[in-house]
Amino acid sequence: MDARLQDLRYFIAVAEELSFTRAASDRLFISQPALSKQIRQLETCLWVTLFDRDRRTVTLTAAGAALLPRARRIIELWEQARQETAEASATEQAILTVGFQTRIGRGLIPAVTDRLAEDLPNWRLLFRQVPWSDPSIGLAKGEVDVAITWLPLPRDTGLSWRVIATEQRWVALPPGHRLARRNAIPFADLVDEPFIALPASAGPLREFWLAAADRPRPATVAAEAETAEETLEAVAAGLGMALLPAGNVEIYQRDDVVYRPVHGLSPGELGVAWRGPDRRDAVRVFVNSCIGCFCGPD
Amino acid sequence: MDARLQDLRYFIAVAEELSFTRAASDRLFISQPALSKQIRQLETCLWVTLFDRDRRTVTLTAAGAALLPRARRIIELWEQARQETAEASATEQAILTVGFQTRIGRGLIPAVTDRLAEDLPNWRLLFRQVPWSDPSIGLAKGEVDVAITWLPLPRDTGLSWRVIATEQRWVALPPGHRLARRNAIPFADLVDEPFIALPASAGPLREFWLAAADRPRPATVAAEAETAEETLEAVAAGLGMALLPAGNVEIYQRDDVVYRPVHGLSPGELGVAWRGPDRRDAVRVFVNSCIGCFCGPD
DNA sequence: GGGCATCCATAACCGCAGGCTATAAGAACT
DNA sequence: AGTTCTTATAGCCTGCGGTTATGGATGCCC
Repeated sequence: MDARLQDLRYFIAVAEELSFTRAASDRLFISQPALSKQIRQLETCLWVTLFDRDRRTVTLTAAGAALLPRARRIIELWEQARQETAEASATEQAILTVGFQTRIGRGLIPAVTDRLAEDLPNWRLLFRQVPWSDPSIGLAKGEVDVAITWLPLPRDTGLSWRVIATEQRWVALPPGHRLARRNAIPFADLVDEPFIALPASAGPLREFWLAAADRPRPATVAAEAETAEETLEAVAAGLGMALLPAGNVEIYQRDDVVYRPVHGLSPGELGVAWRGPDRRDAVRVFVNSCIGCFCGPD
Repeated sequence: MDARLQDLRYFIAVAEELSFTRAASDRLFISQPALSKQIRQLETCLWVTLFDRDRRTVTLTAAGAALLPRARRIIELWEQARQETAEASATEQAILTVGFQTRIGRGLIPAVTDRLAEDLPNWRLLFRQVPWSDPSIGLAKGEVDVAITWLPLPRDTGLSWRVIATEQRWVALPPGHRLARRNAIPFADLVDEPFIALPASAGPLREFWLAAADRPRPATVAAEAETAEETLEAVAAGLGMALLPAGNVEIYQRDDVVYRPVHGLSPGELGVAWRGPDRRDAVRVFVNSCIGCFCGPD
């Protein structure tokens, strides 16, 4: 059972005032019993108690403290959604949703934004992060219109793609690792090391970032991670190492992980993908912009 | 008037199926008229039409396309909030909300997270970005418990702080600018250039990043920006230049902006701030962790 | 072209949720 | 002990979110 957005506002008001009476009369302009009832209902809907009421004072429980910042964020996003929806309605602006998994960087976003401002003046880009567990990067479910992703994509899913950049693969190591003293590492020296892998649900990308094709025997998978941050956290903790594209080294710079180039591996290919049957102009222009960014002026 | 979260689910279902009948019977298990009525109500609540119904087919309007990804995000956050609230309730985990304005970087987050895992095992950190327009970084309104911010803070607002790092100020320029050929630039050479400023509502930080104290006459403000990305966008577009701390150069690397050190300016101070009267252990430990990260092992 | 199927809108109806007022009950302070 | 402040409970009513039944427009098929 879902709550109403209003209930979240009620909750926030009580959490900030730490008083049902004051929140009800001063901020929400409803009666105190009504507010008590709604909060109680929110609590039963979430199966937790949000406030400790000891007859005189009200305090947040751990659950309440956990919900508060998230409730604020949801309300904030809702306000934003209302506003931008009204705006889109007024200007008839269309939205192209771009999926990505790890941070893109490489100056791609501003460059593409600029190009699209010329070619598709009333389209706006909206970026949406998709977990590795969706190998179609949200394209299959229609959550995004186009996606920036590392190849390969799963086959026979009706997805089309073009390569927009090619980069050597590097490896992420904990700073104390013996191999971290080397400037560059042949992949042969890594085949017996434990690796942090993408989840199995990530499809062919899991094999690619384990470099399964270049191994004499299956990789030792020390842990699986759902996000890039999780992966690096695991690397920093010394659980294992992980491959990543050269361009991400700069993006994910941190002082508890070091990065070294690996040779003897085929490079990684960054691509732009879309649903094959989707022949909209905006999609075509977006794809061409992505390609032009790297194959053009450089 | 607020919608219910359920209405957003209804909207998403119709937007994905592009059919009221199918969405109602196959996915939502309600009657089609009920669904039509709810969508209509959502439309009147937002003052826009979300779907074009031409008697036979249903298509998204521009407003609908704008709302769709945002509605998905809100639902996603809600699911997450439910889950993490339940989790916090089960483990009695407490939450310390950390406010920030620009990206923090510098390895601070993982380092502090590690230290807190030892000293406060059942506290978790939650990060929350706050716009420049709030000079108290959300502390005043209670939106955050502690904040990582550049100094100075506004005076007489009951905020306490400690310095955790000191960095030279650099300047961001468009790559074609005549000063971009220099390796380092005396601030005296910049006083007559147009600058991108923080909004007036940002309080004393606006003056600090304009280096108002080091100018013989008031700065020329070419534009105001609400976020770091907006600032760099304006710099890339050639509207003006902007100062930033040395450590942010790496974080905000992009190929349409170049960064150069500036000499003749006092350095910027990165601080950790909290509400003076807030004497909770967790706050004290967090503050000490931040300080220790830079003044400790390095 | 007429009949049929499909799909959305409208109408009429019903039960419960969300609001109200009035009041009870516990805690702290005088 | 009495006063005051605060939350909880009880009972009531309106309106909203659901239902079924039906109408009207469009496309398809024979």
